[in-house]
Amino acid sequence: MAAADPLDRVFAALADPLRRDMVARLADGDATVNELAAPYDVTVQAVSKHLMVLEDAGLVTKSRDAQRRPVHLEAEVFDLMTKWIERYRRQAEERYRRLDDVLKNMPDTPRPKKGKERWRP
Amino acid sequence: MAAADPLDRVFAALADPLRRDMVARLADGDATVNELAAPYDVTVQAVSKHLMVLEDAGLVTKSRDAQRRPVHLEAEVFDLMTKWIERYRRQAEERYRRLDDVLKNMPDTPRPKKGKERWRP
DNA sequence: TGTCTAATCAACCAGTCAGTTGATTAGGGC
DNA sequence: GCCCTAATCAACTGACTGGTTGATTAGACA
Repeated sequence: MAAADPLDRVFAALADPLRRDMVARLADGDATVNELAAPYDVTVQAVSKHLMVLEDAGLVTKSRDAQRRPVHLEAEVFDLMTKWIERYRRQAEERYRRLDDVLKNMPDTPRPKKGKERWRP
Repeated sequence: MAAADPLDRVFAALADPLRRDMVARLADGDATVNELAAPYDVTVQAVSKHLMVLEDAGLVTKSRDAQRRPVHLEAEVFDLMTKWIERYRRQAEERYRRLDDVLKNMPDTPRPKKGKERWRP
């Protein structure tokens, strides 16, 4: 699997409702894998897999306490997302504001330029 | 197909780097499907599919201009995400702050230990 | 009328993902 | 030593996803 952008992993991790629910519960405090799995109608192995996804995204970390592996929420990674989101939201809003100004003063609007350089995913 | 939580769709839509790039470009201004597809090394059909994902998530809308279908970024949906994120981040930080206070007032208590990073290559 | 362009629809393929069952590692408690 | 619990590893399955090619719809224009 190609080394994905950290943003890929964070967004993908939170695209699953069960994983979002786990994050929501972990915001209340650390929990073990079995504790996390208890409310759900899936096996503990499935929950363990979900936790790995969250861990790879940097959203949680696991420590060690004997056989238990308490899971801890790492809230800082949220900043990655909010920064990305806020950037483009602000940019879009700024553009609307300017567009409004232009429309207020001119009957004719110029076309936005289009991108030209190639881009590989 | 079951109607997924709007948050499912928004997070999933932004988990793809090509779709994020399209959103970034649309923040600069509306564009047609062909304009959006131009820089990428995929067919226009593939880009059309990506746009459907963004549309289902409520991130973009399409209007009509003859055969062209200009795509427009709908920035409001971002609020859904930021609200969710901010809620749990603040909750986690609040909990951390209280834990710090407790630990500060207890004599001879060890600092909370951090788990080891587990970034898979 | 044709013809060209923009975009979507349809069918298909390979890879990934969420879930399962079963086996295995690792650490108490006795 | 033995047993129990916590968690992961391994292999498999069905469903979804991102991509392709080819056909089709819809509008502009000579």
